[in-house]
Amino acid sequence: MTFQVDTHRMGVNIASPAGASLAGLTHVALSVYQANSEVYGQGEPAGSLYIVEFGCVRVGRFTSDGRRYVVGFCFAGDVFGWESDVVHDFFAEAVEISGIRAVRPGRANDAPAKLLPLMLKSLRRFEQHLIVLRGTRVDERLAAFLCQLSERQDGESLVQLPMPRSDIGDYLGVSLETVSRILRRFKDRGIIRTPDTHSVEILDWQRLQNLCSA
Amino acid sequence: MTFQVDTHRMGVNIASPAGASLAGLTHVALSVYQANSEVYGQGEPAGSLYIVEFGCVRVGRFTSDGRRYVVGFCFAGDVFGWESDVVHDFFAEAVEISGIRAVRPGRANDAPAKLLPLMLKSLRRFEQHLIVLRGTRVDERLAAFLCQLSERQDGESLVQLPMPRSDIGDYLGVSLETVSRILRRFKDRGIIRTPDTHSVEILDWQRLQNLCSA
DNA sequence: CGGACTATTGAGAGCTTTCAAGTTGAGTGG
DNA sequence: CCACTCAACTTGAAAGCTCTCAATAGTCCG
Repeated sequence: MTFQVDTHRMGVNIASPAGASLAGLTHVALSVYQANSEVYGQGEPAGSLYIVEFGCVRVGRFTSDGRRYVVGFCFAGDVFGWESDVVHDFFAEAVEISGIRAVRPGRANDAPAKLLPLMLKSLRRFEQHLIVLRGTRVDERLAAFLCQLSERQDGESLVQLPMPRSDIGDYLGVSLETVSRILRRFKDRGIIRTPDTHSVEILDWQRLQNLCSA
Repeated sequence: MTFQVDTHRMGVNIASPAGASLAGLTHVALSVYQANSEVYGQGEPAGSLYIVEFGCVRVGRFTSDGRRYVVGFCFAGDVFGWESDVVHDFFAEAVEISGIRAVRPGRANDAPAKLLPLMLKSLRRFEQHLIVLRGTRVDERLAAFLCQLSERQDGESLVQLPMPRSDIGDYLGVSLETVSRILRRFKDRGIIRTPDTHSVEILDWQRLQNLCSA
């Protein structure tokens, strides 16, 4: 079986130290996940790290009352899986067809030295999420989300949104309807354009960043 | 980047107490900070870690439009100030009179190995804040905040709140007036009692945790 | 061409914010 | 010890947002 590699997206983070660092300390196995398939489930035993080769992964969690929230999206070059102890407190699912390498940290002495920068990168993602969620109004949150997404996609004005609105809502802490409404408001104000449901073109960086105010 | 490490719970695990980890890689100097004095400012050069001996520290940040947000509170045993950049993106201030040790990471080869578990702890702390902020309604956020604070204070029912309402509001992403109002609502429902402004006694754990639903 | 899923849009209800008083409490000087 | 002063906290009312529920449109498959 063969699969098509989306080299367009791989370019995004290929320059990051992720690949090089991991080479020194891992046994690697590449798997391809179909859209909406599970990488690991909430409650399953943990132990590996995962690095995204291409595609997009959502990491999230269900609350005791059944609501869902998404703590992050991972694109090519991003590492996930350390948000857990012995058991996964979170789930991870492919948003679209994605290639993911499972990584077992080796016993080598220099393993921590190689993991450290990767973890710092993950901390950065968490920090950015905090900044997004801290926005009082939803348009701030969505604006910050779009800016960060663009930043992670080489600063392109045409931002890919592979995930459904419900994922975005669960990431931003608002309802999916509100996500849709705010996007419309941005469109009406000429800040963005939506060629299709899963892409957003940023037309007015100035006003978008004014909304972020991070 | 700044984050906090919850070493409070590490005391349980004799195998890797925080003190020992830090002892291996630090030069230590104790300073006492008066209430509302600055440990470091946003924009200042970074380079040290700090461990709280006693008191309480708030770590936060100002947005470009002048609003403030608080990313965390540090109590005795917590570590903060671990900057990945050359410059502090955050500020740190003593909430009340506090004793703080400045820690310079050494050049030893095993430094990364000692820092790694601390970073993992910091990831956990970030997750907790995310969980708090993700709550849609404010009573969820405040309930989660009180539960986590109690957990960090040996599970006592009488929780100390050394920080002003404005700090809590900036941490939870709501106005200080709303913090006050929600506290009143909890009091009226018999969930908590407030012996004085800076302490809260949890009377009904069941209902408080139902509100969290994390 | 259906059928199922996702996205958009609308209307009323419920919450939170902002602005603006009051009230309490800690610290200071008489 | 008491009154004064300032800052923090509480409370109220109106305005603005977001949520929920519900209906309509759009899209991707078979």
